[in-house]
Amino acid sequence: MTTQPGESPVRLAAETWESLFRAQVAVMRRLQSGPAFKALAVNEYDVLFTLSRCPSGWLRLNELNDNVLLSQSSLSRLVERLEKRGLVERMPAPQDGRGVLLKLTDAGRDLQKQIGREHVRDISALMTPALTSSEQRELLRLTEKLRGSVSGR
Amino acid sequence: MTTQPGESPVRLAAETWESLFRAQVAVMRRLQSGPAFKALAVNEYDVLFTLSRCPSGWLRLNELNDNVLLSQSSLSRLVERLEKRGLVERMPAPQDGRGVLLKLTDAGRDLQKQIGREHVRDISALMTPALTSSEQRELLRLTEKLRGSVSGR
DNA sequence: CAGCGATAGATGCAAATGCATGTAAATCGG
DNA sequence: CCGATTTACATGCATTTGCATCTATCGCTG
Repeated sequence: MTTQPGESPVRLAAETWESLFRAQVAVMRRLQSGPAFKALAVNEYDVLFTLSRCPSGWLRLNELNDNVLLSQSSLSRLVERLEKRGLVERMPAPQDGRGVLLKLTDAGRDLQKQIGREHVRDISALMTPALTSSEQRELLRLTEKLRGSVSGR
Repeated sequence: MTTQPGESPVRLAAETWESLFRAQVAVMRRLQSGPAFKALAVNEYDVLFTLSRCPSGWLRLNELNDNVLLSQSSLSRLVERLEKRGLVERMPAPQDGRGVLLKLTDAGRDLQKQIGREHVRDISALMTPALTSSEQRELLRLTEKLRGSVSGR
């Protein structure tokens, strides 16, 4: 690196983003190579996970799409695959004839929990030796703030 | 959310990772929808970028693969496409008959610079309103530390 | 230095992805 | 309330991706 971080605001922003991105790549690479994702791709698990966190149990397809880094059409087909495997259930949205609601089936919930347990252990095994608790809390705070600012337009 | 962050080390780690991941998704979604990536996919740009940062100019394919979230075979074909477009050049590695060295062509360097300028502006436009300079520096520090710990085995 | 496992990269092939577009329903403007 | 625009999701199709496997070379061990 021929420059010092913080030299200019623009450069600092770029370096911060690159570092965040590379860290995500490094962690994700480890996670997805683990045995937890033999049964299900990461994106597929992510959909099950998001559904499992949904208070009402039902979630609109377009809301799901905000969470996942996939095009609308890819998500549509991913959900189609999950449905074929009996992991999620579709239902036309009651208030909006265009929309589709999704929820986990019992099998979907079971599989999410099973993978989730292993996944959380893997995450912990990577994060705990890397950062102290207070560093993790700070990282959590900063990434939440970033996400809020970016996706909240 | 039915739980408080920091309740347990394992949960804190999981929430921190999820927040980091979602922030990355949110930022990436914005970046890749910008006009900077009409000519080139993000992963393709990333390869050009990494090559542009390489001191010697030449980089081994397997070293490149550590930076990018792609399988070895996908990277192999991605590079093949870049070569066909005249953006990178291949050369057999001198010390290792199995290896391949890569470098940017002039056209590749020009395209990287052009996209890079726009890309950096986009990043700055997202990061600057989201986090103060010192927050960005802290985020940079934490993600570097995380990456170092995770990829350094 | 002969044999053997490990590593770097390429390739066949099936699956996943994105773009463009299609269909249908909602919303808006007059 | 009607036509035009927008939004939600699905689908055809070409491209990209990953898994398994193949080839070639490297490094090690006897």
